[in-house]
Amino acid sequence: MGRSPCCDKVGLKKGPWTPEEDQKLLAYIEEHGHGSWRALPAKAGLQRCGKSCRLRWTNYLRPDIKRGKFSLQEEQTIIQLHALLGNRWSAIATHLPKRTDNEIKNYWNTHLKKRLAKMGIDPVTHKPKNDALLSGDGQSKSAANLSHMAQWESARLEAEARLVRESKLRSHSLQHQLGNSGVPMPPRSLDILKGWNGAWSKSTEGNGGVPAVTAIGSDLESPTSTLTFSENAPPVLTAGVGDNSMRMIEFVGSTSGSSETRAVKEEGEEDNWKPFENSTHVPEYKEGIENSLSFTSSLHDLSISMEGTWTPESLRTSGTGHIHFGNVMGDEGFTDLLLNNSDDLSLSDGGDDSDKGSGSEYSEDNKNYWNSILNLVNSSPSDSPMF
DNA sequence: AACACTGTCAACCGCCTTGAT
DNA sequence: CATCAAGGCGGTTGACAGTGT
Repeated sequence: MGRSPCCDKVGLKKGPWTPEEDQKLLAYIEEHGHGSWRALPAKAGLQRCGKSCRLRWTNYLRPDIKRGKFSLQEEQTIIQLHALLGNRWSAIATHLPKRTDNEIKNYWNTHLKKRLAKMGIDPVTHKPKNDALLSGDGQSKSAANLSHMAQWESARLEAEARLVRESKLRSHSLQHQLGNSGVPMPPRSLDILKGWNGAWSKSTEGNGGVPAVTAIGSDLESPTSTLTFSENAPPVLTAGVGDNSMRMIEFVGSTSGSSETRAVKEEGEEDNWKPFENSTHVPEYKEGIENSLSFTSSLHDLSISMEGTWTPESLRTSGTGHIHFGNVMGDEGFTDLLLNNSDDLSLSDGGDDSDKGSGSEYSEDNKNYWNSILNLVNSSPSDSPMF
C-alpha cells in the first residue's frame, strides 16, 4: 500500500547535520536513551524526523564507532563475509562491531567491488567472470559449498537477531537503571567463521575429537553456536533444541568464557529459539535446512569422506574423514593478492574484463582467489582482531 | 587558474519485517 | 486476519573533495 515518507512534514530539516544538531542529539540520548525514535526529535528539540535521527546516531554519533581507514584484516573479513552473505550489510557489520553497515557498504562499493572487478571477478557472485576456466576442477564446487554454508549462516543470523531483540527487551529496564547511554549491546553473534578461525583448535584439544565446533568468545555474552556433526548422519540444521528427531547440525548454546560445550540453554532461551525452529516466516531458514541436506552430496562431490567426524582439525587437514578444499595456496595472503592485482590490473585494464579471463596468468589469479577465500576460512589467524 | 572528471561518503528513499491492536 | 506504526535494511543520491588536464 506504500507509506508516506516520514520526513514529508513541512518544517523538518533535511541534509547534512550541523554540530549543534549533533550536540542536541548526543546530549538527549546520553541522558535519556533514544527510546522511540519518532518521538525523539520533538523531545530533543530537533527539526528532524526520527528516522534521520536514528541514522545519524547509528552511523555517526554512536560512541563505539571506529572511523577511518579499513585495515587489511577488516578488508579480508568484509570480502569473506560478502562471499558468504552477499549484500547483507547489517549481517556483515555484526562481525565488524565498530563499523556500521553503511560504512561497510560504502567501502565495498567504492573500493573492494572495483578491485574485484578489475581482477575479473564478479563482485556479486565472487566467481571469475569466465567461470568455464574453473568448471570441473572442484573450485566452483567449493564455491557452491560456501554457498551452502552461507545459507546456514543466514538462517542462524536470523535466529540470533531474534535473540538480540528479545534479550534487549528483557534487559531494557535494567539498562535504564544503569544509565542507558543508548549504546547498542554487543552483537550476540558467533558464527561458523568464528568457530573455524578462533575456537576449533581449542574445542578439539583434549576432548578426543568430539565432533563439536564450539565458538568461544569471552567478550561476548551470548550463547554461542555449536556445530555438531553426528557420526553417521548428514548434517542438518537445528535451532538449539536437542529433542528434535531430525538429523541436524545443532546450534547449541554455550556459556561464554567457558570451554565446555553447554547443551543446556539459559533459562528462557529455548523459547527464544522456538520461533526459529518452527519458523514459517523465515524462508531462508527453511531453505537452509533443505539445502543442508544437499550439502552432504556437495561434500561428497568434493571427495570428502564424512565417515569420520567433521572437526575443525579435519577441515584444516586432508585425509580420511577430513575435508580437503583443493589446492590451498601458499603464503600469499588474500588481501595481498587483491592489492597486488589491483595495481597490476589497473594498469593493464583496457576496459574489457572478458579478455583477461583467457590468459593463463589470469586464470591462475582466479584460482588463487577462491583458494584464498577457502584458505582464509580454513585458517585460524591468532592475531585476528575479529575472531 | 579554471574547468572537467572522478571518488568518497553522509544522508535519504522506499520497501520489508515485526509487533501491537 | 487485516491494519497500522515503528524500526531496520539495502539501494541510491548528491554534495563535497581531490585529481587531472
